[in-house]
Amino acid sequence: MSKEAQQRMEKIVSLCKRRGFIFQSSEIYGGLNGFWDYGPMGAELKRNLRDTWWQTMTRDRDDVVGLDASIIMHPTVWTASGHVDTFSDPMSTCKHCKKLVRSDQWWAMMAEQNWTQSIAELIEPGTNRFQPAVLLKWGKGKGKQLAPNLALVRNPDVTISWVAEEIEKGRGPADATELYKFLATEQMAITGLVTPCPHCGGELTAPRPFNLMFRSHYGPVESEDNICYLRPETAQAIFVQFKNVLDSSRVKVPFGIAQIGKAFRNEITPRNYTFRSREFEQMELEFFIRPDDAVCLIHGHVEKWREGADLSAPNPAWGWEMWHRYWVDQRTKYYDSVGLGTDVLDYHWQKPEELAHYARATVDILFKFPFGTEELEGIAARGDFDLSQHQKFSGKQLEVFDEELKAAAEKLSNEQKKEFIDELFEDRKCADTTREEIAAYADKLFKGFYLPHVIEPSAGLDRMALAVLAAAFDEETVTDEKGKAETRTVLRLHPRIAPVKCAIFPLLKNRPELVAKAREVEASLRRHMNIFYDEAGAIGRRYRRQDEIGTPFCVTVDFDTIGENGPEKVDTVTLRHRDSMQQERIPIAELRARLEAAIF
RNA sequence: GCGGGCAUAGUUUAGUGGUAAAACUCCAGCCUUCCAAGCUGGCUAUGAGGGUUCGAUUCCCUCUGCCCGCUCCA
Repeated sequence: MSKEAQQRMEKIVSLCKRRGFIFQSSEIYGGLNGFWDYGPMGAELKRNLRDTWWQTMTRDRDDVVGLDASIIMHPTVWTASGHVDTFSDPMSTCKHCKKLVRSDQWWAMMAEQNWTQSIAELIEPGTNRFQPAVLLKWGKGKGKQLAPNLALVRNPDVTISWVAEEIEKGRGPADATELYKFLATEQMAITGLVTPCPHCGGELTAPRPFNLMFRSHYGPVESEDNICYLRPETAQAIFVQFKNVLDSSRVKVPFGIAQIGKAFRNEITPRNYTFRSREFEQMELEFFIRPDDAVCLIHGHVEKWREGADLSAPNPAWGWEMWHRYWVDQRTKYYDSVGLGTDVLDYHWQKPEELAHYARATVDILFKFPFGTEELEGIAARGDFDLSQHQKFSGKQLEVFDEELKAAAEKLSNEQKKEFIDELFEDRKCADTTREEIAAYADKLFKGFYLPHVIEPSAGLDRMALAVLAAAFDEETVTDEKGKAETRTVLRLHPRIAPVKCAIFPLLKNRPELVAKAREVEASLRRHMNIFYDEAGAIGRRYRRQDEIGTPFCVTVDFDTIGENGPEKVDTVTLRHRDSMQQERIPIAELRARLEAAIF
């Protein structure tokens, strides 16, 4: 992070605390790493963001419904989803270079290292046999650069002699993996062979479990039988309740289920302010679509993505690629509507090797934070992975019945059906699937049944709140009439999401007529939007205070309002705009409509 | 979890082995006819715990938190 970026970040953090956006959790007790609280302004901001997401994703559409599931679910949910396995990776630390190594990736990392490849060249191909003198020479020469902390390098003679001794006694390395462990061990100790650090050859500690899920127990007695987890993502509840929603909501594929809620992860390193927290809020949509094979049966073809394709409205013939692109487009429009335009966003199309095991394609929408360009939302095409896992683990049928599909299939001759199966088999040849499996799957399709595939736009609410704050933060130099320059700090938040929509001031507080009129204006607006009344200090100071919390409008009641300067201006007020600091005079009667037009 | 740096008021910064200083902010009052004006008064700090000492904010240890790097990020 550059120095300027760091200073900018510090100013944002400071403003957030000073003005009541974000506080450290449990601050008076010294704080708690990875947890944050939202103050009065932050609570409003977050609520506004949450509301705009919900409005856009569910209420504005007729094909998405909502869900609000419990945070703690049946523990098997997390076995089915794969979280129990992937969230508890054992890790080792190198005693010499202090780097962390995931145990399950150790061998893969080893294979990529220069020093292991260099040793491999000295071994008789296909065996573990080697000339001790050759390795000795390597340890005293080349190895010094490549693996400085390997036993073979630090103490070549001793290491080689005991390894040779072991081999003589028939207790030598059984395979390549073990060979490297032998070469990393100076003397056989009670603890056994040393596992070398892939980076430097040094000694790795024994693997220690890393539990990335928060664990608890349901019921008052703690035992192995009632372990449960705080959900690490909200998505799984949607899959788990998929059938109930389908049966109770009269929705038909394609349709989506949206959910906003807290999720918990024991992050190894919570960093960058609220960006990576251990407790955070997600806004997720699971949008269920027909598998491409079903689309093909119904429409005779599948519309695939091509550059410049029309994404404005869903088309029944769309395949998953089109739906994926469609949601990327929808989400981009949403971000723009809350003030995050493509100038501050970035996109990362994950490469095949980066994809999670369940994903066919993933796009990350990133925001240019001061501390780096980081992920706000991931939009994954997940296939039917989750539903099929839950179907398998729960033993419950989660397939949907599609009337249109059945009708389309009924029109096919047996010959056409066989052709369809042949084509499927041809397509999946590399996918390790037997012809019987393909035929069974096709048979279900012909009867109108399938597991829907899913497109998952998954956004982080806290990250988004931080992003809009970072994007809105601005300092500008303003010069007063006397020529004195000073810095104006202003949050240029989109009016839709600003915590306070409008502040109401009497020009002076020691004139009861002004105060009374301002209170009247306040009362007329309070029911319709979040407003703030202030009469303390000079008017300019009050404006600047509102600038700092991003209030888009200020209304001032002055002597014109109460008729002191003639009848034509009675009941008009000044409306002051945050970004331009321009003022205009408008009748109180028009105030509400003017504000609402800008805010909603 | 590892390594390095840091910790004094809301913020930014002084300072000391012997009563902790200032500016801005904030609050109250006065004043004030539109952009952080002025005057008066006020609140608020040595991150927590232990040790050395007659006495520790200062020296030592432990913990916590923050920043940077490693690592992780479905």
